[in-house]
Amino acid sequence: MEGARDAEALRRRRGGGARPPGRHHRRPHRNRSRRPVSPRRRRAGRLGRLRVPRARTLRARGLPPLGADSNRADAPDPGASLRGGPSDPGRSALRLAVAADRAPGAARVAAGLHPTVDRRVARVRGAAPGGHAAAHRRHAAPPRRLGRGGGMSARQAAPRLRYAPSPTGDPHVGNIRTALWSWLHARRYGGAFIVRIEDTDQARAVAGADERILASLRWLGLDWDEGPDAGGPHAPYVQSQRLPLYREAAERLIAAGRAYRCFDTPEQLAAMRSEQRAQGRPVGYDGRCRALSRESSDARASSGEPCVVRFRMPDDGSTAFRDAIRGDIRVENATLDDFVILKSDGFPTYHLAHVVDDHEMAITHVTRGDEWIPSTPRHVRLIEALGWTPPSYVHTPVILGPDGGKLSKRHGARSVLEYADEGFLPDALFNFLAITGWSLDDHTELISRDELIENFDIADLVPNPAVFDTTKLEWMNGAYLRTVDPARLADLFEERLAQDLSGRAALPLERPLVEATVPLARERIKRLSELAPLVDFLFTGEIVAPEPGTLLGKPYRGRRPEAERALGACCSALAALESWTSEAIEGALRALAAELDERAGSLFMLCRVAATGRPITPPLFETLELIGRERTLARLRSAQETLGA
RNA sequence: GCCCCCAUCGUCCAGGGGCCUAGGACGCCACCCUUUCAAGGUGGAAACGGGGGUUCGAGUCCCCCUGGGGGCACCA
Repeated sequence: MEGARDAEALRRRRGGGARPPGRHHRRPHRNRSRRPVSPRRRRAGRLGRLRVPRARTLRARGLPPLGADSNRADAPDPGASLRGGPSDPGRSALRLAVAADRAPGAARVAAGLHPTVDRRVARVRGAAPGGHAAAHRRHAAPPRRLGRGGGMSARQAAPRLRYAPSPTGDPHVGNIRTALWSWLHARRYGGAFIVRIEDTDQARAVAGADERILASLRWLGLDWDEGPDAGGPHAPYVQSQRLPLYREAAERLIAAGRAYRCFDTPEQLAAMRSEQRAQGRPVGYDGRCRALSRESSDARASSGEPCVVRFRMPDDGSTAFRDAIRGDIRVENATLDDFVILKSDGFPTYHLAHVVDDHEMAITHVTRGDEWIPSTPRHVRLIEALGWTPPSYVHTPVILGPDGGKLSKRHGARSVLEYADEGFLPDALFNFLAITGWSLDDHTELISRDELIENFDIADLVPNPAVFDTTKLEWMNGAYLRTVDPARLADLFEERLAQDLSGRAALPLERPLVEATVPLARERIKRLSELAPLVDFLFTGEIVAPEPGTLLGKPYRGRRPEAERALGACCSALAALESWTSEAIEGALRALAAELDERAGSLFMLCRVAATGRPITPPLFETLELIGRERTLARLRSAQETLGA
């Protein structure tokens, strides 16, 4: 994979080998010799407490997490069937401790607050002969593909993760980051990555959006095993083509008394809400249609009266679920109202549709933005009522704009396709997205896809939201640009230049010239879009003649005649050159500067502006060589005339 | 209003109670290199939000506060 090569090359370039000492990859040795050991410290230490192992450690050993079944007050453990494998959170142990305060007994034990648990921890720790070092995930990483090595828990089936966008526009970077992480996790464990289009909102659907979603995925190099175009065992992968499934589920729930029809009009509901708000009461459906008899409900429905179907939430108790990166989360059922699962147009809501599809498609890890956390208890309850088993939940943190608010157009960057247009490389964006919210260790920034696949686990994501740091992305893109294979880079340059220079340069571009610009330009741009403004004068016939003021610049300000003469001398010297190479040009110009008793830099700048039209360019001599003798002389003479006029 | 989530340099990450005098990266500043601009090199400034606990010892565990974000649709 190209990305792998690039990152490796990058690393070498920065001065490292296999265990590279490059700037971004090695932590400098800290000088510890000066550290005084306080008496206090000496006294302390040695007997650290037994720790509750974290997910990474347990996972690395193929062990199930602690406290798996600990905090369900009144319902079967939602995540039970899918836990015990790689996705399981160690942070849950921490979270359990929180729960321990509210829930008695079991939770307290699971939280590691009970001696028996400490012993269990001790046993777990003792089980690894290597101790700390072996426990470190970098050394104990399970084999990448389950099928081959089997070092991972054999009980764990291959994971199936999905990206389920709704076709309302181009995928946002935050959104695609979740897809990317899901893809990475699936690839790491030899599972499947699935794409499913969630188009149950007819009003918000945007024509062509699904194709752009797939294009975004492709551009980033995220391939899918099953999807709307690829098909698969659970086809179709478009929700609007799966309506009977949802309807059937809704009817089953009605028949079982777990859901009911609701005939309230939107106006009635709005009135109810505003009244609730006015009275300072919790806002939510009050369940007034619960009381409808089955007979009248059926009759009204078959008479064609519009209605929705609502799920009947339990009135009391609480619902808990485990989030793979946050641990266990519990919500009082009283704070959740009876929500709509089937709309009056016959389409399901997200709640019903995703629950049905994720079950039917055997999704093991439900990955989605963390704005879904508050409604996850509804999903758990819905799944339970349907008689199914909940998946693992992974709520990914959001991406914020520089001001800490939602990322929007206002901040410049938004959709994946726009980044492509701006000249970012897919590998760079991929790398950047992958490590905002996750890290390999305390010093690796540049990391290839393959390395990511070998080390990524979705449960290791950080729980906190991240500000999208465009500046760092640009740095990273520049770093990638500087290391991609020159021939490949020439392809990228040619494509981009042809696009940006269309109408200004003859197409196709001269390939040798494009190739020659690669070493000159690659260290000077961060994005492909900066290329044309930097080197357009190499490809266009004419340049805009610089103003005298620009031409003179600082060195020749107020010395217009001298500048004019210098330019003339340059022309003669360059015209006399035997060979038109950067070395010969440099020799001639340096000699001329000495002869004219000018600072070399001053003369160079004069030539630079005269030949290119601008004060910032790639190195002068190489640039003149590429411009060619004829065009160089012509431009120099024209500049000379400008000054003489 | 009710509920949920989050909290280490400006920003992104390290940090599994003593190896923390809190590490890396981007950005910033200085210097070096230098024909401009970059790239590169060296060095520097820069953080545990506050208060209580637990502990011999807390950035790390618990609680409260504060701050930020999100949810409470026939949207996802």
